[in-house]
Amino acid sequence: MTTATSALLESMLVTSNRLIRIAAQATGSTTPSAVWRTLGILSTDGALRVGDLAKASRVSQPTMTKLQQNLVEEGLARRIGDDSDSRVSLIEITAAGQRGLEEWRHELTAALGPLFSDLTAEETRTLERAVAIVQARTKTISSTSTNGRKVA
Amino acid sequence: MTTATSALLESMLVTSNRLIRIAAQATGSTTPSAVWRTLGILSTDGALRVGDLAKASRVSQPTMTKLQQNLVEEGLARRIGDDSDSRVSLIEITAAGQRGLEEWRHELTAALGPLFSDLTAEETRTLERAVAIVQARTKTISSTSTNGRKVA
DNA sequence: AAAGCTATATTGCTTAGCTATCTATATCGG
DNA sequence: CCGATATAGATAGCTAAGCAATATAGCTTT
Repeated sequence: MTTATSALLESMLVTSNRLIRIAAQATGSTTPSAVWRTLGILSTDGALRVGDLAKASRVSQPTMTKLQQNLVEEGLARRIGDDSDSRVSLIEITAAGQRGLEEWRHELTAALGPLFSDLTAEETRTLERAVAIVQARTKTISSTSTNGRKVA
Repeated sequence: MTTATSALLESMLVTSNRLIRIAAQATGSTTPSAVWRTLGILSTDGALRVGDLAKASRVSQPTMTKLQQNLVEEGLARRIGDDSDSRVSLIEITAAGQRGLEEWRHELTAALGPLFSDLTAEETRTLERAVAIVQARTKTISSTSTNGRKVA
């Protein structure tokens, strides 16, 4: 590993940190951001069991259990039993969750947008590719899919 | 703001989040990461007053007060009085702080390096430019520089 | 049907940050 | 020169986001 790569990694972390903090503050949102991240996954991937959701979000299972409880409490997600294994619950986004997610995306865009409104097409491409590069290297495999359902 | 930019912002946040979490776990480091971020600033910018350090690091002043106390306790930084204003203390990195910072950078590289060891030169450039783009948009201006000193 | 495995839940801790507020010191207007 | 106001930093107390260790409930296998 070159010193350059090393420095790059460090600046990526520092910059990531700032971005997150700015976003957190800018969207005066009371609901925690982990909620939206999780809803985003549910919205894209459909119903998932707690364990798989944890893997997809790259957090520990206990963290996801907690998160998912919050989601259900606030009506943003719903639990569905799994006929083939009653230890399991699939988590599914609700209509309210979808709406909330979209609202949050708007807020986020409104908050961070101004900082990035002057991006050239070329800069946008660069950022998109950078995200893809990092994503590829932080991906998780996961999936233990099941299908049986029953409302719990 | 286009929908594409909006989606980009969101994926940047999610990806940033993952990167940070992976890094935090990978370096089994007991000392909190905010410490190293702050030391990095001190190392680059020299002695700063608490308020300016907070701005440079984009955290609130109380957060920096706390952080700086930890640094001093652990001997990684030292406080220096300011002759021209006795409410002020300048914070300066110590030799031990420098050493610690360098060690941490090694750990970090060792931890995250494997994930990024296969970067092509072109990908490296892309990441570097992406970081620069984001940095430029999250920069703080700050500075209320002073010079009077006396060891406190 | 006992033994062990697996999915989720619970507990209790840590880090990292925030706002609101307090104290001490500067500074400025009369 | 003194009182009022402003500023720098410190303190208190809260929330979010995460973790590891462990408990429990339900499957599976011999």
